[in-house]
Amino acid sequence: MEHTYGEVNQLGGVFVNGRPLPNAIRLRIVELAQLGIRPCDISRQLRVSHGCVSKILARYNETGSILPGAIGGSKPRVTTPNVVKHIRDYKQGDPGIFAWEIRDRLLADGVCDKYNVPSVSSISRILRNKIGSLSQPGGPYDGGKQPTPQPALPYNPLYQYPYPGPMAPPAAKMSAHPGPVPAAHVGLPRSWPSAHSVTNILGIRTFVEQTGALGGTEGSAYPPKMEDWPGVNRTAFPSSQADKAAVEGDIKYPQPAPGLSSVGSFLPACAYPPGNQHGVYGAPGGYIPPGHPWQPQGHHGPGVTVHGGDLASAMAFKQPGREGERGFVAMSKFFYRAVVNDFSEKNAFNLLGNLMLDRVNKLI
DNA sequence: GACGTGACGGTTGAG
DNA sequence: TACTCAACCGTCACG
Repeated sequence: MEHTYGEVNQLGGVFVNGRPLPNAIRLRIVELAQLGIRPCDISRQLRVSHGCVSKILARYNETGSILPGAIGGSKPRVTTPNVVKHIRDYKQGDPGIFAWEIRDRLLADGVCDKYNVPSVSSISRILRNKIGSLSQPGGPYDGGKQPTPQPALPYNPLYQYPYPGPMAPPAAKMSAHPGPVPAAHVGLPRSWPSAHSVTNILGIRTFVEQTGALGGTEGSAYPPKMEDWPGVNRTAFPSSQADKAAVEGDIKYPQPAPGLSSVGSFLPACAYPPGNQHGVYGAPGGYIPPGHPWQPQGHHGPGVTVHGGDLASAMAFKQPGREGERGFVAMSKFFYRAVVNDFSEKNAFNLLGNLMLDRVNKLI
């Protein structure tokens, strides 16, 4: 159901019940907190409930991510056909094997890692329901006559493990364990530190690599619209659900007025098309409904004067061979697309863009 | 007054 | 296709 409305909280701020705050607001909360502003003041300034401010800051401190967790969906299966097959093999090789021994072997053999290894009880259930039939004619698979076939589980191998996903940081891709994210807490962002964390945004590099921009060529690395990015689809790209949730949150929430926060102030004025200057969240300037504030923002066409190609060229020209140059070139292209296509993470990219410009100025 | 926390009503998406 | 379920959300009220 598409939200074209919102509710007003006690502070006069507008929110959509059940939906996350826009990334820009989340980012602003963290920014203000890092500037030493008290949560109660942040709450009043942004007109977000203090409970929400507290929650976002707590999450940020815990995970390094400003993103909301993954909304909806189910946990990915850990008892994949491959795991079941191995369990069966272990059981066949040693009928007296204990479930906990199977679990250890799954880990030792690299079939699973500590994040997706089935629990002992799950293994016991598998042994009882699926593999116990091996020695008990009449079982569900073989009917006691044939070797146990693989069940035709509706299992999508792309959804095999929640992390590391394509959006995970490079470090996470090297290791199956991206960081101090609790194994069972699938609702937390799948990557840590998050690509959308302030630290990572400030670190810049990770995000570009995650998006594949480093290896991208102009016009071919990614579709022009974020919706067309393969990673945005949960089915094909499950680890990005948190990102998708945030994306959708931003789609449904109009972006805040540029005067609202330093998020806006990071951005060159030209980067905000007038049509995008919704005012929603109350700030010192107050709440200004821009027509219908809950109308989906949609996508804006060009009209942005930032030209990523120029930026990229300048950087590539000025700093050939310098470490990080490729990242900056690719990032500038990426940023250009982000702004031109006005996708939902724009405010994060506003910050990113200004940081880039700052870096460029230093390089020049 | 500031802040942490749980209840609540809501949304979401895989199964 | 409709439904269920379990994850998440932000607000509110309480201590």
